[in-house]
This record gives sequence, C-alpha cells and structure tokens, in this order.
Amino acid sequence: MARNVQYQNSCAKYLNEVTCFEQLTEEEKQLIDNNSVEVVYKKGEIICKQGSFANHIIYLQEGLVKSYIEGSPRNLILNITPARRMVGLPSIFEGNTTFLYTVSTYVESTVKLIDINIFKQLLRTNANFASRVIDILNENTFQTYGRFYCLVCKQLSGRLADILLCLSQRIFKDTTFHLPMTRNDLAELTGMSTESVIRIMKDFKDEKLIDVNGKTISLLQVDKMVKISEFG
Amino acid sequence: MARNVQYQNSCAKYLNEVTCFEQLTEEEKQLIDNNSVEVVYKKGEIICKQGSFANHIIYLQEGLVKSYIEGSPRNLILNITPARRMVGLPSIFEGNTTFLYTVSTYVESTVKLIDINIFKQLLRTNANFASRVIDILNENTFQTYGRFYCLVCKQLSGRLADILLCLSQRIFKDTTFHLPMTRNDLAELTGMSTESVIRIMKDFKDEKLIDVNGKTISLLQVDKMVKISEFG
DNA sequence: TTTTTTTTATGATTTAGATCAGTTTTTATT
DNA sequence: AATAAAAACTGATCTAAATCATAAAAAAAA
Repeated sequence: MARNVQYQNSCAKYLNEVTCFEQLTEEEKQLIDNNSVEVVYKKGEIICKQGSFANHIIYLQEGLVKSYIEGSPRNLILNITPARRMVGLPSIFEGNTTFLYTVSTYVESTVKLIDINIFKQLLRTNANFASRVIDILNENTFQTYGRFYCLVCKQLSGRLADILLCLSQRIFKDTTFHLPMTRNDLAELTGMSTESVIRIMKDFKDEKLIDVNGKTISLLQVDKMVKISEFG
Repeated sequence: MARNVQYQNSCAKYLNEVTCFEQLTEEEKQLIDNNSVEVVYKKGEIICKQGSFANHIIYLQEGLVKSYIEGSPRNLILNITPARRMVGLPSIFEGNTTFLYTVSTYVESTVKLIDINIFKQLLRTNANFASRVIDILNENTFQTYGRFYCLVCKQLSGRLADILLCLSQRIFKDTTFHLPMTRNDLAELTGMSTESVIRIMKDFKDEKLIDVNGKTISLLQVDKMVKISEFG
C-alpha cells in the first residue's frame, strides 16, 4: 500500500517519452512536418532564450538539455530533459508570447522546432492530442513540485542525494554515469554553492556511498542514498 | 520594451478567473452539472488530502484556499487560490490517481466537485475546452516557476516582500488587507521560520514600508517593496 | 467570565552553509 | 607541446537565518 508521501525524491515516476503525436492523423502529422524545421545545436549552445519571443515549440529528438531561469544573483535549473521529450511547452498560454526560461544543450542535440501557431491550432482541433499534452504538462508539474519541496525544505546532503538519484534513474538509467555537466551545474540544480556540492560529494565518497572519478559517478549504495534524500 | 527578466516577483500577471467552461456546449455543461456536487467547507477544513484518491476536480466557487505539500520536517504552501478558480488540476494525468497536495480553506468556502472521469472525457472530446485547460495549467506553472526561483534564490526580506505584494495584488486587490492566515502560514509560503517572518515584518514596519495591526497589513510604499522583492 | 490554547513577539545562541582566498587539476586554445 | 583558461578542490572565515527559551497577547473553549 502506498503511503501519502509522494515526494521522497523529486524523480517523477512517470515522465516518459512523449506520445502526444501518436494522437494526430496522417494529415495533421503532415501539417506539423510542413511547418517545422530540424536544427542541430552544438554542446553548450542556447536553443531558446528566456524572454525572447516563443515562435516555436521544441521537440528534443536527440541530446540532453537543461531548462533554467536566468536571474541575479544566480540561475536556477528547472530541469534536465533527455531525448524524445517536449521542451518549452509551459511557455504557451493565452497572453504570453515569450519563453519563460532559457534552454541550452549539454551535448550536441537535434531538435525539431514546430511553428507555435500550428501547434496551438492542433490543440484547438484535436482533443485527444490536447488531452495528451495535458498529461505531459501535469507530469512535468508533478516533478517540479517535488523539486520545489526538495530545494526549499531539505538540507544540502538531501538535495544532492536527490539529484544524484534523479540523474541515475531518470536521465542515465544506470548507477554509473558520466556527467556532461560541471559541479556548478549541480549547484544550480540544487540551489547551493559550487563549493558545497564538492564538499558533500567528498563526504559521500568518504562514506563509500558513491565513487567519484572526475565526471564519472557511481552510486554504490542506492538504498542509503534514498534515505538521505528523504530525511537529509 | 519589456526586459527579459520575467520573475521580478512571483505574482503572475495573467492568472485570471477560469474561463474554460465557456467552451462547453449546453449539453456538456449539463453533463457536468449532473455529475458534480456542491459542498461548503468551514474555515480550516481540508477539501482534498495529499495522497488520497483523486475522484473529482475542484472548482472553487467562493472562498479562499491554500494548496500545500505535506512533508517532514515542514510543509510548503504551493499557492493560495481565490474564488472562481480551478484547484487540483495538475493531479490529473495518465498513471496518477491521487492528489499531489493537500488543499484546505482559510475561510468558509463553497466548492463544486466534478467527477474526474466526466472531466477527462470532456477533455478528450472538446478540443477548445482542453485547449483552455492547457492555458490555465501553464499560467499556473508560470507562477510556480516564479515562486520556485524566489524561494530558492532570494533571501528572506525579498521573499517576504514578494508574498506581501502577491497577496495585495493577486488575492486581495488592495494595498490594505486583512490576513486570514497566521504568521506560520506566511512562513510556509516563503520557506522560512515563523520567527523570521515576524522579525522581517517588524523591520518593514520600522522602515515605514508597511503598517501592521494584528492581522491587518497596509503596504505604504509599493515601489520600494517591489525593489526589495527584486533584489532582496 | 475564567481558563486554556494558540499565536505573536523578542532576545540569546547556535549552526548550516555561503563567501573568500588560494592551489591543483583538467580542458581548451594557440 | 606549450600556454591559457576553465573547472575542481581545500581550508579559513563569516554571516544569514534557524533554533531555543521565554514572555505577552489574542483567540478559542469551558
């Protein structure tokens, strides 16, 4: 039986690959194809910039990106998105014309930029499509709430444990993975300073919870890490 | 010309009253009416509990509620919702069957509980309806991102300034308002301790930024408060 | 009205985590 | 391969904010 605590860690269970396009007819798929372009971005490049006009919806075919709020004194990474997901969907709503956050690549990435008016038109004409988009949005919101709680209420070790679990389970699907990001990115993901990330990683290593070799990280005791993410 | 900083404070510009039901036909409206009940909750009562089965969608006809994540060591209030808005929409997505957060009332509130299956059915058959629901969800997400950034990256005075502005502008639509909530609620809204809320309120009062009289608050210098919410 | 409970308030103390300053290592560039 | 520039790391110091302790005021209950 499930307990009523659904935010042990912010690694949303569901967040699967997008399936909304399956709801389109051949004709509608064709319409999207005719009104979209495929673009390859190199590592570190910006796909869309917070505050710029949102003329398109982004579908990440291949690669890995981060979506982040640019602010002073620092940035906040909202989430990391792996291949075959939509990016920037929350930016489309009545009255808004700009991207709510910046999206940039961690590795070379291929994206499909879909004309926003065509996308909106399909939402207004194909209810099954719109319904699936709602599912995607809500799964995303679920994850955001988990991260929100985590970063606001937990202390440093819990937050780092959380993000390491998330990277392992949701992004790399392996207990050993090579980080394409810097320690500073981990800091912006967890709302702490870069020095704290490094210090806590060292602590985890000393306690044999993880193995760190430059940018390669192995989770050695996942169960303990889960405990830390819950109560840390 | 607008600058690319869209998160000066987390008080989302748009978040207006729900208009999605206007998209329904008379027949569809009837279907909703036939499959919903109206319930009056007293002050402080729980409308839906985090982790319990989400069998209905909540439309707040009259009143004021908070949506919050229950966690240990503390709770986090996700948002305050005034009358004529939907509550709990993000809980409906494929694979999820439970409420993602608890909703309770600050004042006596009248809600309409709509059968979730009927609601989902309408989403899958009326694209204009679904499209408006997407707008509502995304406006909500926009606000959440603003609060997320605020609570994670800003310091205490900025966070309190932000929530006071939000209450004034979005909820009470007046520079003087009577708080239906405790200082502890303000703490759970801003991710700080109750003592800190009280101390900073005192500071604001000493600096003649606000006037505090028990639970009645007046914003005396809104422009300065905005500056604090941006840079505090 | 009196009693109990909750909420607000304030000062003292502690601490988690940031900042600062400097070194080493890695990565990128010439 | 040599140089420059990021990024990773470490220790020392500082500080913002939590916690603790206690009192006063307000609200709720008896």
